[in-house]
Amino acid sequence: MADASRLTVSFPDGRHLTVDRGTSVGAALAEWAPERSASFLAALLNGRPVDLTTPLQHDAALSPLSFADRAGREILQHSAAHLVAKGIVETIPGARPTVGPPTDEGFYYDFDVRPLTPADLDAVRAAMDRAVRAREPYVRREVSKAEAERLFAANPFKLRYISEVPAGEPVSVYDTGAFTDLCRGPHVPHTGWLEGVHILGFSAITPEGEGAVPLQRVRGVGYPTRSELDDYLKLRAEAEARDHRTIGAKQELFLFVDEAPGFPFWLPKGMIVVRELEKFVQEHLAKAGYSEVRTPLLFAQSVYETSGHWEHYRENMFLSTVENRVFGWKPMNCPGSMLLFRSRARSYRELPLRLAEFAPLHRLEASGTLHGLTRVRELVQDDAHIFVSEEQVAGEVRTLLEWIREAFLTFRLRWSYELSTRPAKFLGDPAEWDRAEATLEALLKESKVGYRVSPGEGAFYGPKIDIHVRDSLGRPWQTGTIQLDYQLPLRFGLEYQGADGQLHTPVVVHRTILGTWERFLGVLIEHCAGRFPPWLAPVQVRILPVTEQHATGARGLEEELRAASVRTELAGTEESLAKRVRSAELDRIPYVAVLGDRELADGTVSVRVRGSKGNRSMSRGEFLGYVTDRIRRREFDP
RNA sequence: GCCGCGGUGGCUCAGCUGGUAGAGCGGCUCCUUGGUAAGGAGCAGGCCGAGGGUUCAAAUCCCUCCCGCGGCUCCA
Repeated sequence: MADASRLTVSFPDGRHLTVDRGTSVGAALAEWAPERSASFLAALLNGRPVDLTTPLQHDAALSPLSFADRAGREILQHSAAHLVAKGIVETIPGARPTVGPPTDEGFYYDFDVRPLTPADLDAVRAAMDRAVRAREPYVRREVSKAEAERLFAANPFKLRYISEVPAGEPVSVYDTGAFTDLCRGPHVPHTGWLEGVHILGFSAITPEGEGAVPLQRVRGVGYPTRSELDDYLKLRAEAEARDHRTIGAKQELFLFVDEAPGFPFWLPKGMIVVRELEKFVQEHLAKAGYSEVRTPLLFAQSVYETSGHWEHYRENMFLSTVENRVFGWKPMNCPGSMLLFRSRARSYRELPLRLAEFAPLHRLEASGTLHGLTRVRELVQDDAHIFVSEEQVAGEVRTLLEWIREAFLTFRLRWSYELSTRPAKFLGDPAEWDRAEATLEALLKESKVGYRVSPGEGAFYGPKIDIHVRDSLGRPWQTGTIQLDYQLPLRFGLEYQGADGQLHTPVVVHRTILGTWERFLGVLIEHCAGRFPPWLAPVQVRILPVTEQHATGARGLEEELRAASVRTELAGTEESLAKRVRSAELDRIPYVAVLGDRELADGTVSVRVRGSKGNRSMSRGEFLGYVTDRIRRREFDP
């Protein structure tokens, strides 16, 4: 018997409830799951996100959203953005809100307003706190377009969004106290949900489009409670403490000076790590059939005209004029490899010809983009160019994807794949691009890895698969890359003689695995907080004689370790043992060997492993075997 | 490159409503020879990013430049 004043609501667990028409979503959910309903901040009504205050008019499927759900989290972030907008509008006369979406980390809101100052933010925070304490409801109103245009007459940005709402659809606005914002919604029920909202900072942004005025972006994060925010802030502070720029300076790995912005100095300890990374890659090259070459650092302009760099990359190149000729510092190794390949007749028997090159590259990166080791102007890639026949492309790329996996697993890094397709500025034939893109995508599918497609982000000469890793603050950085290139071989007129006696044009695969020593190390330092795996550690063992009387015995151990190519340091005895143990830990030394009366008497060492409290006694031979084995196997932990 | 914010001993930072520099860590010296995350004392070290300006007087206020930081844009 259907009762027009009642309707049926179904829930995710399969249960049904009959409620009065007009019952709010929140009330229905509370009836369904009273013990959990306090965590519900919005809901999905027939799959569509809605406010808890939404009245039910028809039979419906309802499922709750809480902060633990991605969609729920985004709703809270978006409500937090509104709260910031409210604070800005209340404290800065004439400020005009534009958009305030959630992001991966939190949210931002862009304003058309005079440049902000830290003092502005203090005032905004105070206004936000007041609103949170007042627990002001988010009240949805649906208004006509005309009404919306009247409400936002002073805000050209909102007027534009209103004009973009399809005809016939209602325009919704949300009132929070005296503040009204144009918004699709939904929102958390009231501002009391936002006690864990925190403004991270502000900056100017340049919106796209000509004549666009710079806007001020306020970024923040939101949590339902203060304590969850505190947990986040604690994690963030720990992440900041892993900043490779700080650790690199403290550990004396690298150095930057004002007179060479973006050009790193490798200090002795950093150089050790770079060389170890290089060895790691070299070992693979030897097994995988590569030859290493070195081509010039500078080429005359004409080479770059041939390669296309002059047209597509010149603004990123350092140029030098010598004897009235313009020379460009190479930003990539490819032109040199092309010239090398072309230098004599080539046979199909030589393919795949794998030429590796670890040469310094120079790129004129815009000053505002430089960032420690992760964005520099002089860099060395673990680069190679692989000349293949068309049929060999897939096999090579497949092998490379396997090697990338193996390499990144060694460092326990988390990485992701991105397929970048034809950009606006490109060389060659679109059909060829499509084919190359399809090849790469098929290989990604085949290797069963997740990947993202970035339309238009390919290199000007071909599509690519990029590998991204994130720094401690979650910012993504591109490291490895696999790029298919059908263009440079044509432009340089490369040919090889096939089995059929005809001349063919090879395809070139440009690829790096770790990317560049600079960026890779920057990310790796943050990943391990400077606690390098033993095989990379600049100092692998530090020997601490208990007193000066044990120094001679300690020197004997030092010699044994050094003879086994273990990087070893012998500490002095000026400081207390406890102090020296502490220093070794702070210096991130993987193994500390303490030698005193006991050890010298029975030929043992007292070994302390980085990151663990206690110490254990080993014979010298055991210790030597243990350390060299961990190093040889490139174990991640000591 | 764009916008904002910064730049003080090797490092981290205080001083910055103008009166001409401080701390901790680190370094050096001396005492202590200590058994697994800081033993004690003393000393040295800065033309306060650079250049102009305002002022009797500038680390402090103003301007320009350089470098850095956070975003934006762009890329390994």
